[in-house]
Amino acid sequence: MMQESGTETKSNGSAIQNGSSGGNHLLECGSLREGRSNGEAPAVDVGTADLAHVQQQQQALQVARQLLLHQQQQQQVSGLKSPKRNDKQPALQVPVSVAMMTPQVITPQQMQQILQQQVLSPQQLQVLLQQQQALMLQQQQLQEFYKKQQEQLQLQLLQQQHAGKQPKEQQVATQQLAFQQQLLQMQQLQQQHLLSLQRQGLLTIQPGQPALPLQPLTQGMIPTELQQLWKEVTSAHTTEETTGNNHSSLDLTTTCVSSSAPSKTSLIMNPHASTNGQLSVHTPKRESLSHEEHPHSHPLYGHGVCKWPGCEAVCEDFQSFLKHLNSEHALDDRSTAQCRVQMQVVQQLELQLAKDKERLQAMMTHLHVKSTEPKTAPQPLNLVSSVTLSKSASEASPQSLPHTPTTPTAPITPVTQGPSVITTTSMHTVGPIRRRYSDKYNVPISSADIAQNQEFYKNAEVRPPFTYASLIRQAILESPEKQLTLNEIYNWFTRMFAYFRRNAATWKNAVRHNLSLHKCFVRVENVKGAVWTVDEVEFQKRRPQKISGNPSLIKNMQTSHAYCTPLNAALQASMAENSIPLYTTASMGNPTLGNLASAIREELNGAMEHANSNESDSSPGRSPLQAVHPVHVKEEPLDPEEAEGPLSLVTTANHSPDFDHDRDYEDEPVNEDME
DNA sequence: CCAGCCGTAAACATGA
DNA sequence: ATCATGTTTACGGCTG
Repeated sequence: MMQESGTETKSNGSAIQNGSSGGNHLLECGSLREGRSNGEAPAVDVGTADLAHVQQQQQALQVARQLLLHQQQQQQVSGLKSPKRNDKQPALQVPVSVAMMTPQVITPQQMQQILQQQVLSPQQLQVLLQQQQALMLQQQQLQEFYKKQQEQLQLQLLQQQHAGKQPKEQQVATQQLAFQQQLLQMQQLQQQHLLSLQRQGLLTIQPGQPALPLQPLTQGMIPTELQQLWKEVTSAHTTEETTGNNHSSLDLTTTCVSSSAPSKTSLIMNPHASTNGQLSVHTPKRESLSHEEHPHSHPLYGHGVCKWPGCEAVCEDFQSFLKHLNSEHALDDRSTAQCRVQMQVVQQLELQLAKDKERLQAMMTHLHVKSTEPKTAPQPLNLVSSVTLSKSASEASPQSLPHTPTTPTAPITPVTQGPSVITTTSMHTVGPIRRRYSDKYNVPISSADIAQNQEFYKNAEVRPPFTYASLIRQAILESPEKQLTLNEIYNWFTRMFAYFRRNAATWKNAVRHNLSLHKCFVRVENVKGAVWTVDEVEFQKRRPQKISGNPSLIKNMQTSHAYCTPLNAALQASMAENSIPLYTTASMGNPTLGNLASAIREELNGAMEHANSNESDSSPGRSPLQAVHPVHVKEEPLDPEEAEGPLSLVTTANHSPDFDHDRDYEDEPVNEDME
């Protein structure tokens, strides 16, 4: 091609230019680089706690992965890890108890920064997003539960009222105890919820989302009020014990309730209650007397252990727990203080959460609006079916969520398989991963990840961890004709990645640069102008370099060089030999990991092809994968090319239209263009 | 430390 | 003259 000979030409002209441009370059590099300053946050000032938080997530990911690996491989994994990025994780692991008490909060900005830095892999992010959705559900459940609690509370009080004959002292005591427990329960629930939210580091509020129980609960629990509450509770307690004064307990209730009442309240004082301290819950179901017994589940009790912060005393049964609760966590200064602390923590978290929610909402709104902005109508490659992809991805996510909320890696449950397989497959052809952001051996991000996070990349301005070359190739291969004009490539970029909706000059230049630079991109003159195609052979040629560090692997491949041989075995062996544990695991059945395996295999094929560069098997545009493919368990095609013909649908499915105009086609199942 | 890859910037050429 | 498209060179960062 031109490039080959072009290198020597134009040396004189550029020599001069370079003299000056070089100088400029130095200056500008030193000062500011727009692309970076936007995308990759400056020296992130995320607090240690934040980091720890993120790293906890990462750790969970790692742990989950490792669980799936052979021991030997585990060791290799850690050995392979880039010491820079990952080695701090263990040290920063935060014990849950600490995490609970530490108001660690990540602001949306920080989150974005983290995202930009690829501290979290897209996969992890996806999982996080999914978890948020699960949390939504959880919130609703909490709300329900909260209502129930209130009903029960009311019920108890009513019962006491009716049984007004019992000695006042006893009545008051019971009432107070009940109240205490309710309070604790609510508090604990709230806290748990918040913590879980907070641990996610993210919280999305969907437009339609109701304003959740959080508010009523929280707003009634301002530290000062709490203090007051406890004061009164304590005094009531004492008074009651000594004098049996009914009114103190009334005051207590009143205080508690009224403190929360002014703000939004689901709880208010029932006027009639003044005589006996009855609580009235202003909920629709207020009047309904459900006779549900208090379940033996207590927020402070679980798995035979007292969950009072810092306690963890073992209680064999619920009764003993109650005993323990009343004896060890009675109304004393200590408990009060602990409770106060807890409340403050919760309150802080809530405040922060509210803020972050708002920001996040604004961000999302902003992005969405942006996305709807008319873009230069790109020639619809095979966008039609893309819808399918996005849809499936979003549908699948909630389901997978509950399964492994904290283990990003494992999230791959068969459930998600259906749709995501398609998605995954297609994108997964993206190929090389930008090592800069994620070492594939460390944090394997495959196209599968992209596919799964397609929506994410479309809407979040996060730089995709793929090289320009890979992306360009992907764009071209996704097109029906396997060829695109430069402008169409641009459009693909902007369509698929929010990140590329900014700094157009920069990345467009990079695209052009890559097109020209890499032999794998072939310019074909056309009637209308010129289009770009991919020379797959060339593309594969350059890939082996990535695994060049694994000579044994290549060797292994050469040895087993019949592609059709049980590749699984060969792969696994070689992988084991070359510290690529994930692939092995992947090929063993984990769907998601399977995708990774595919990605890897693709790379391996590249390597193989490189090693046996003149092998007859490899015809242009067709990687050895084809041969390999059948051998592999029900794995999706690695390459789009493989998907040609009947499989083209699969490939196509991947293209998701994104945010804009393309949406209209969303319901179209497939793209008939493909043939 | 070195080589290679990658991204970025920029100069320049060419054609519409 | 302007813009889109291509080509080429240079340089810094990262990784193995």
